Amino acid sequence: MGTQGGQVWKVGQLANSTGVTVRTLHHYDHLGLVRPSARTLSGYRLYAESDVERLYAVLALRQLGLPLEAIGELLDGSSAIGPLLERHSACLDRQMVAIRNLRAQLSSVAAGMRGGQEVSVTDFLELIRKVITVDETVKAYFTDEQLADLAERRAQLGEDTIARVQAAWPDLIARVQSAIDAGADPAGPQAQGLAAEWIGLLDQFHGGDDGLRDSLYRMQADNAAKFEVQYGGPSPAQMDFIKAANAARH
Amino acid sequence: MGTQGGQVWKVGQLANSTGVTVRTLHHYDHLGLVRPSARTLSGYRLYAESDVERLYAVLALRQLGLPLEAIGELLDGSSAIGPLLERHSACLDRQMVAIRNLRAQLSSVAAGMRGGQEVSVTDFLELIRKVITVDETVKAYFTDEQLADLAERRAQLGEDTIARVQAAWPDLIARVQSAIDAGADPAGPQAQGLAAEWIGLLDQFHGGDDGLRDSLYRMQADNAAKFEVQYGGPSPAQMDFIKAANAARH
DNA sequence: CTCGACCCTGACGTAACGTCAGGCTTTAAC
DNA sequence: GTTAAAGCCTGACGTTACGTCAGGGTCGAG
Repeated sequence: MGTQGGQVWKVGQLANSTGVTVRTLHHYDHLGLVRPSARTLSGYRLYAESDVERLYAVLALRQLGLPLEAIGELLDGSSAIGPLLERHSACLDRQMVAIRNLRAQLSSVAAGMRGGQEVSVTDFLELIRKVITVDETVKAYFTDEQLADLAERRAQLGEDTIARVQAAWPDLIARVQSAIDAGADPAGPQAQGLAAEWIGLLDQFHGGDDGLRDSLYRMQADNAAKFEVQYGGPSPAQMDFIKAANAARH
Repeated sequence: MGTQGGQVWKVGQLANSTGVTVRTLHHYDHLGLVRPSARTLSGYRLYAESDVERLYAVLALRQLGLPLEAIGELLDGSSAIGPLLERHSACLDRQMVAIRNLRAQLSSVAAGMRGGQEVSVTDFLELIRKVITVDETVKAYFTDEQLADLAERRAQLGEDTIARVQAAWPDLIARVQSAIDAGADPAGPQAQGLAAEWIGLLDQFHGGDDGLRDSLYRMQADNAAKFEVQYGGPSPAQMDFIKAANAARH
């Protein structure tokens, strides 16, 4: 013997020692990604050391989430590394944004369902439509960057905090209305307390970012009637009351 | 005439007015998700109003990223809303984590490539392996929760900041070594400045979280030799110098 | 010689459609 | 009335990275 020597592995051995399945090795062979450099007479795949190295390279690149085709191009040198990574990063970023938005919508829907555990399908659909139309309205008033900031802030605050803030609005609005009905003075302590709460809740939303705050005001101004009827948003009278309270403070 | 009245739509019309493709309607018909309640003699699909409503419901649910099968079960009442949403939320969360981790690994790899625009494939693979083994080492020392915190912090800091911090370490370590070589006094002003920088960089990592800091110390202590040789991490002598400088300050 | 472990190829399934291919129907123009 | 364009039909393949059989050879041990 001594023709060539060198250790070789059969599929099962290689699969075991690398943690992948036999099927995966078949698959990579089929794609031409990792081909055994020899076969036995009966057709068994025989992987040499160079093949194993190539397999490890493929697995490392796969770890980064690269598509197998791109991995093949990389290893064959028919594709540059830098641009590929850049494209992949951009792709991942887009996926992140998409998933985060989905997650935010889901949270909104879930927030609207607190209470009755059993919601009818009809109500549920209505709720989803509301969430979607709100989403679209919001998209029209905020830039992509602002939306990304908002999504990040939401992720940071956590679902619970957001649910609490959302639940706090109707309560606060109701109390503002009571104050108005009772003829409270915008400069008085009750109104000042309400205005402070109001600003606090708003701050949870925009986090001190003036751009966000302005966009929110524009959206609210343009859609006041719709928001009031459909989502229990503040009425113009309530907005005026808060504005007057803020003005009185300065 | 006058048999039943009621408006009906052909596929193309419905597709146009809802923004989906004809193929999608075919697909939903095939799945039994939205079936036209009538057909012409020649086989054309005729969608009645109820069908259109069902289609809108499907599209709304699809917006949430639910799989079509789940949508069908929801609309048929054979599946409850709450648990479904919860499962879907959890699924999205898992995806987020996975993508964020991928993205972090990619950033690490990209950070290791700054400079030479053209990196050889071999070097590149070596780099990826490094990143992966670091990743696995880290995973062994931090809890899942801590890892999630770290990922979030990284996302917040932004790629540039992280790259700057990573680039700052070797520089700082080199200067610490110079100070040691020069026989600097750990209590002296030069050493105090270096220690302050050191703590500042560390703080960029753990953000004041003691749990994170402790885990990091444990990892560094256990793997000091490996880190030093492979990634230019601080040597025990350098760590001691910084420790002495900190001790001198108190 | 046989049995169990291991190997082979080939093919279907996955999610949600996109994209032909080949052929019938309806509609609008001429 | 005819004809061409537009619209509709069904059926089937392709996409991603394999999982999961099915049917059938091969190899080593007893």
